[in-house]
Amino acid sequence: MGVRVRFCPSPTGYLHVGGVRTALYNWLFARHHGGVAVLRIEDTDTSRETVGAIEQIQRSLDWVGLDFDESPARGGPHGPYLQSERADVYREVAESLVVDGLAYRCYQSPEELTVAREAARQTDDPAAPTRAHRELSAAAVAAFETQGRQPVIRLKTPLEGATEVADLVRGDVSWENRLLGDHVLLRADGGATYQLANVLDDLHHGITHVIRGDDLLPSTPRQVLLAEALGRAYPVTAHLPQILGPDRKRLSKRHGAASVEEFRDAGYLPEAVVNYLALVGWSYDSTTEIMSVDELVERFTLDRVSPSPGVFDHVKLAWMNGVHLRSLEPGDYGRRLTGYLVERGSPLATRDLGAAVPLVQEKIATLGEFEDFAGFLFRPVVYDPAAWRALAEMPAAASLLDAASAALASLAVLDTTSVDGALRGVCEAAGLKPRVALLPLRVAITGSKVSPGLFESVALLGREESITRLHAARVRLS
RNA sequence: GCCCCCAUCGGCUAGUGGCCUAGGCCCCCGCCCUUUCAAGGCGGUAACACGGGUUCGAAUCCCGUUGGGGGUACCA
Repeated sequence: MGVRVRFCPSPTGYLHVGGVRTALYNWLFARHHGGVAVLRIEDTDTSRETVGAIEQIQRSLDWVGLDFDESPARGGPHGPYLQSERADVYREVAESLVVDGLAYRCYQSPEELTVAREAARQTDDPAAPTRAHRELSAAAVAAFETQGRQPVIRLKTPLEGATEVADLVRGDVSWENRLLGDHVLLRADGGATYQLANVLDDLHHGITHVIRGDDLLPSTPRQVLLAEALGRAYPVTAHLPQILGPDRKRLSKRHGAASVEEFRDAGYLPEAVVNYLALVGWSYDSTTEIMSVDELVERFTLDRVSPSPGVFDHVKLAWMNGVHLRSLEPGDYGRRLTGYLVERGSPLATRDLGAAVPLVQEKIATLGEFEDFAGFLFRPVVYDPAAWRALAEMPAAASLLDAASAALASLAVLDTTSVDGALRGVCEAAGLKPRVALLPLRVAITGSKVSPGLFESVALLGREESITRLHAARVRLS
């Protein structure tokens, strides 16, 4: 059978970059091997569920282009892909494990358990409290039942030996079984825990490789043992290193882990996000960094995944986004830009941006910078305070503005080349270097000290509008 | 407390015993180009956590220490 992997988020909120990275590695692995990628929603804990989370996760995945072959939305031959629809199966399996003597009912109240745990903490058998009801007499069971206690079902974890896992990223890892404790499979309310549902679904979905964050590494032996109790083999695992925040703490929603949608909204390209994320925890060789999705699919292998955690670097992502943006063919760039502005509800969305593309493509790192950077081409100038101050403080500003107006007015043909010549002439006549003399003109035309090329901008704005702006600045000056 | 994982420049990483006077990219700092800013080009600062082994030889293997992270739930 071919490779089958799954990405199984719980619907507790948006998908942050760490989640996307996990989804990406699963997807790349599946595509690389011509296998199948499954999206499964782990919603066994309804109390933690967030409204709309499933849709939001799907939307994020769609945006980055990770098309899972089987999912709640698409269906598939191994459905359902929503754990809430398999509740009966989980319960039946748990019951049958009890019948087979591999699991048992435990009547301890959460409070009793907490107290016992605290007491056992310092002993050499801290897991003992979980086994308190492992060998209950019939009389004791009857007594608890009479009290109306609702039992949970726990797995009988072996008391001796060790459970070993040959992880594709970590190598061999092993745990002493006696320290594992008897974990809960079925809650008192009859609902399955993650430990039960996750394993049953992986088996049900025919998963061959479990690729997930290494925060789940400690739960692996329990899952292996459960699979064994069911007479099945647990899939091969690959535990990915954590993505850390700038504080070197695990990236979590609690301390501002970015949702992928934030990157979309800020004007990042999905292929840049994918490219960057692929490189946090994986590398192709010592020099290759910029890669298309197809190249990633072709090159991705788990043996090149690093075991050590990495810090998410927004600055490098922005740089990489700029690289991808610059490599776009101008027509495509224009379409993406328009698409982005439409999405954002920008008033510029309806304008013809085509001519502005060459002026901005080399400059901005995210589409989100477009309005600030090139907005002056499409609407009245807004002077940046600092820029205006620089203009105002320049003694020659007034005469330069006048000279520039005159020079543009006298041009037979107004294009980038002729504007270049005319304005350089103005600088020369004033006896100033272009970099100095062009400043007030730039501020008058663009409103900023930072802008696309001045000559190109003037050519694009046209003679009338350019002269109007020069005049306006001149008037405002006096 | 106990269990597990991790450990190369500020960040992402290459490196699987000799090719390493440790390479690439981002950031930072110079210089060049130049109509500002970017982009681009050139150059630079900067790392094998520490201590023991193993070996002719260790960033690479082993042990310990330290540091960081995760787990220890009727969350996932």
